[in-house]
Amino acid sequence: MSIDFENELNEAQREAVQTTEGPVLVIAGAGSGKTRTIVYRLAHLVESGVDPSQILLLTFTRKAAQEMLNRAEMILGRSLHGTSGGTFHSFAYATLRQNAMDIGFDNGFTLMDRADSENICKDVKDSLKLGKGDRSYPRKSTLLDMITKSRNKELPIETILEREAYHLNSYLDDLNEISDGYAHFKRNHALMDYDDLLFLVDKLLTENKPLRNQLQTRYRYIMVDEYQDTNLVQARIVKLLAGDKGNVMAVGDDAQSIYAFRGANVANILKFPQIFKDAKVIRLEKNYRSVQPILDLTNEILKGATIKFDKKLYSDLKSNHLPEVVHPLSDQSQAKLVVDQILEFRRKFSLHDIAVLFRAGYQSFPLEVALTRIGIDYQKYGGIRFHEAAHIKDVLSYLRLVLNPHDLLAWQRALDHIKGVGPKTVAKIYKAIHARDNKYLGKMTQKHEQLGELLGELNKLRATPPKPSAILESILAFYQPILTEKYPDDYPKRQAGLEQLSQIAVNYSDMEQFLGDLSLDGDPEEEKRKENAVVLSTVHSAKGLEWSAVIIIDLVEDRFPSRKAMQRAEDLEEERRLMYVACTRAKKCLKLFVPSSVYNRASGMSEPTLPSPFILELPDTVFDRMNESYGGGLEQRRKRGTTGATPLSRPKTNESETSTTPKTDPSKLGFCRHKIFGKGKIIARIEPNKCRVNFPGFGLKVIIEDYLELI
DNA sequence: GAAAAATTCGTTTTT
DNA sequence: CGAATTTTTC
Repeated sequence: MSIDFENELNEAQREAVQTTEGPVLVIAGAGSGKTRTIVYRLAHLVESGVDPSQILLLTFTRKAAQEMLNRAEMILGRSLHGTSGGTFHSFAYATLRQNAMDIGFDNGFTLMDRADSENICKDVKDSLKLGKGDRSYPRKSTLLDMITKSRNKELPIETILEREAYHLNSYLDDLNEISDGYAHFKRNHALMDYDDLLFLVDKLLTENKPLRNQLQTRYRYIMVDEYQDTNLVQARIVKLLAGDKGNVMAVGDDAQSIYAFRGANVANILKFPQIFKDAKVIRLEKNYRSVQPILDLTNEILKGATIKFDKKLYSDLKSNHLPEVVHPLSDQSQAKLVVDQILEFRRKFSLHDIAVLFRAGYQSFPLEVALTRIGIDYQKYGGIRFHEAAHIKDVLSYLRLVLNPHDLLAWQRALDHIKGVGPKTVAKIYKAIHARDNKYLGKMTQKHEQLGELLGELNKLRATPPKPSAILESILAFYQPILTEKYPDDYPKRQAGLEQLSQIAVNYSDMEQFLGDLSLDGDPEEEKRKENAVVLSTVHSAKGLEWSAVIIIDLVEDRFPSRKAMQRAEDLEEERRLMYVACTRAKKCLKLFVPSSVYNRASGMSEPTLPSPFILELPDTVFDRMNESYGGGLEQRRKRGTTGATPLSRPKTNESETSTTPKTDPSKLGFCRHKIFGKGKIIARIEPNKCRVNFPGFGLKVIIEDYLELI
């Protein structure tokens, strides 16, 4: 059977599929058949006689790689077994494990997750006696943020602080010290974080020429998806694997770059033709996903970008309906209206073809409650990951101790469950175990009988065959009483998670592979789309996916765009691209929800909101507007004859502030900006021309109105 | 002195 | 709702 490339692909796609020799860069607009192109190229390669094991497919998630391989197998009618597919990180993990000796990890290594890394930062900070009693000292997550940002962007911490965290400048020396301490700790305990995987593979391939040659020969064809979201070290790895004029195809869209925050560098995709000489550049511009009215709206979003994209999506798909902007009165009623909307969509689409997207994981909570109440099943992507849940980590810590008795983090976790044992005692026990100080250990096991039980269990486990499922079974029995003790309110739910974990374990025979996959890819079962469940997802996790109907919620200032992104122009631009990615996920229907008030945990009450700038700037020709009436229903708002488009206030730098002030009704409350105190909320109007304003960090102030800029 | 309990604080995005 | 800090208990 031969594949009908003529009819299945358009001209540009066909060219990308059939240019198999030499470097190729595919700039693919949203919905332009990017995945289709990769899938057909895989099929084409294998059909023309390439051994699947000579293909390397690097994608953003393992799920994406798996899906592409499956689809290629379908159209090809044969197995693609042997193809290497996955994320950069999983590829790196596998490569490093096979060559652990070479990089100085003779006894293997343990891959840490984010929480582990943060805890090390904290331990290092404490042991250096830094920040004692300083309430405003950066949180451990902030410390790690700066450290990994510096590594991923390959810039000194000082530069990172200057550019994007000016307020942390006074902690520069501390940060450098902690960063060094963190690196030492990792090396001393054979630990790696996500960044190490990439940097060590880069080092390994650079220094080990035979291995490099071997891999270059093996991977004759390399494809990299989402190239706009790769960072510098990832680009180097591609170059090392491909050689000077390898057959490498990079696919991406500069307008969809949304990972700059973790070091992704758009320059990679823009400079690809210079790095790989004579690269053929192919542009896919026709959109096959969305109806034209949706594209009209997304084109408007790109139009507002400071750095212009020469992109305008067009489609043959027609629709009589415009996207809708819905204004609920509060986030609570937003949840209710979204549920109503889902019920309405369900008459036309199946539930798994409907998605609700949001900026941050917590924003779906009210909706999750509403969905549960009405009995609609949902599947959530983003937010807390399966393997990061406390009970899963508890269980895995025992597993890790079986593998590596030097794993201090695992000891800390495991010993923490013993009553009367805290951090200090853990340190002593850890030391005693490695000094074989049986006297001290004997004393402690007398004092804490649970310690004896734990050590006995570990010995028992080391004696059982090293099959993940067998060991896990024993651990679960041991952990059971701890689970019910530690989580009296919700242990049934957590227990279900643990059972899921043992289900996953059944598929593994190798312990380290099991642990690695778990931290790198999460739960493989979870990845499958549930048949009868509506999808809830962060925009980041929605990348590369599509649904017939898409609802985006919380489109208000401080939520989308995120509050943290309002300070710097670059961040705001990334939020815009994020908005673009979110809207371009929709095939037929797009609904944008802008609640007029949201609950604020800090003040404990509902507070008025400002619509997201990305909504305000849209000309009202590209959408219909619906308001929630006080009776609870929706009513369409009449359009004005005028253009209605308010020019978006530019990134709020000092210079541009004065020029874009829309003079609002002075009797209204809202947000304002002050030269010294920054952004604040107007609590009350006092007398003729003064306001009481609450400035975060400064508290309540009374200010003469003339010194305030209304925003 | 160290661990457990109570309280206060502030919330992006991910491999 | 989870984590850091303060207070209470052992």
